[in-house]
Amino acid sequence: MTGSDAIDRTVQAIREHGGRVTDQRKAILRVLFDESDHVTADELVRRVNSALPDVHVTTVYRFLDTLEEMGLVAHVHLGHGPAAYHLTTHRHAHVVCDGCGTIEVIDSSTIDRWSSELRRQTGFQLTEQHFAFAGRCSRCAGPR
Amino acid sequence: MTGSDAIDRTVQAIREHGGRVTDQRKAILRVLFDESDHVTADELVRRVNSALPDVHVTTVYRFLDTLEEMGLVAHVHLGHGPAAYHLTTHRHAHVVCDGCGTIEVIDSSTIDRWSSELRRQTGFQLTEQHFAFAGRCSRCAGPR
DNA sequence: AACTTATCGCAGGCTGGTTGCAACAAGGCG
DNA sequence: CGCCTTGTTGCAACCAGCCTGCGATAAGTT
Repeated sequence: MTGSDAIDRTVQAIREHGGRVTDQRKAILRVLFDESDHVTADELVRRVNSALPDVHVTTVYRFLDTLEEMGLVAHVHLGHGPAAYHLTTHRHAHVVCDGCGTIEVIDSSTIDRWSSELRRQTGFQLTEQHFAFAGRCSRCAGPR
Repeated sequence: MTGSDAIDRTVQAIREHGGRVTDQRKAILRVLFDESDHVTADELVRRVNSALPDVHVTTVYRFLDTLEEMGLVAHVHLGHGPAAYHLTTHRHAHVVCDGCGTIEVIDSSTIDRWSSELRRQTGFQLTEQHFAFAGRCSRCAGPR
C-alpha cells in the first residue's frame, strides 16, 4: 500500500523530470522500495532479474544515477567492496564493523554534533556521510 | 640525517623480519621517508622511478604490504581515487574536503572522544581511521 | 499510426589493485 | 671467494566495480 503509493509518486516524478517509465525501471523501483535496507548494485540486479530477467547492470547503474540526480537515492561506501544504495527517506550515517561487517545506522544528530565540534576546531565541517565510519561493534570489540 | 637514520633502522627491521634489502626497496624507503605526507602507490612509483627506473608497480604494492604487516606503514582511503600511504609515525585521522580535495590531519584525541561517545550510545567504537571523513573545508563551505 | 528521443543491452574500456610464474639476486655458509 | 637457498622482481594476465559508445528498441506525444 504505502510502498506502491510511494512508487506511484516516484513514477510521476520521473515523468515530470522528462524521464520515461519502462518495465525495467518499475522493477528496479519495486526492489528499492521493497528493500528498506541498503543494496549493492549487484544485489539489485539479481533481485530485479528474478522478477524481470535480462535487466542489465548498466541499466541499473544508469537509473540509480538519475535517481541520485533527482535526490531520491543515495549511495554510501561501506568499505572496500561495492557501494550500497538506499532511498533518501531520512538522513543518516553508517558505521561498519571491521570484524563482522554489520552495518549500523547512526543518527544524523550525532554527526551534526561532531561536525560542529570539528568546525570550531579546524573550520572543517562533515558532509552527508558518503563514506561510512569504520569501527567495531560491541560483539567484535569484546569486553573492556 | 634523521631520515637516513630512520631508514637504517627500517632496513634492519626488514632483515630481522626475514626480508631482504634490495635497491628497489631502498629507493622506495627513501621516497617514503622523504615525503612526510601521504603518497598514492602511483606517485610513489613515479618518484622511485626518477631515481631508479623500471621499478614496477607490483613491486611497490608488495613492499607496501609487507611494511603494513610490520606496522610501519598504513594506507587510508581518502575518497573515490587511489589509497594514500603514510608512515605510522603518529596516529591520526584524515578529513578530506569534497570541494577542493584538501586533506587535513585531525588529532587522534578527537577521534577517541567521538569513539567513546558512540560506544556509550551504540556499543560501536571507531577504529583507526582507515577511511577518511568527508567534509568541507572552511573555504569551500563558505561563510556561516 | 507516425515520429521523436529516452532508454536498453551489449561489447568493450577504465582504474586500482592482485596473482602466477620464470628469472634474478640477497645474503648465509663453507 | 663462490655456491646455494629462497625471498624478490618484472611481466603478463587477471579481477572487481563501474562507465561509455552505439545501434536497436520502445515510451509517450501528436
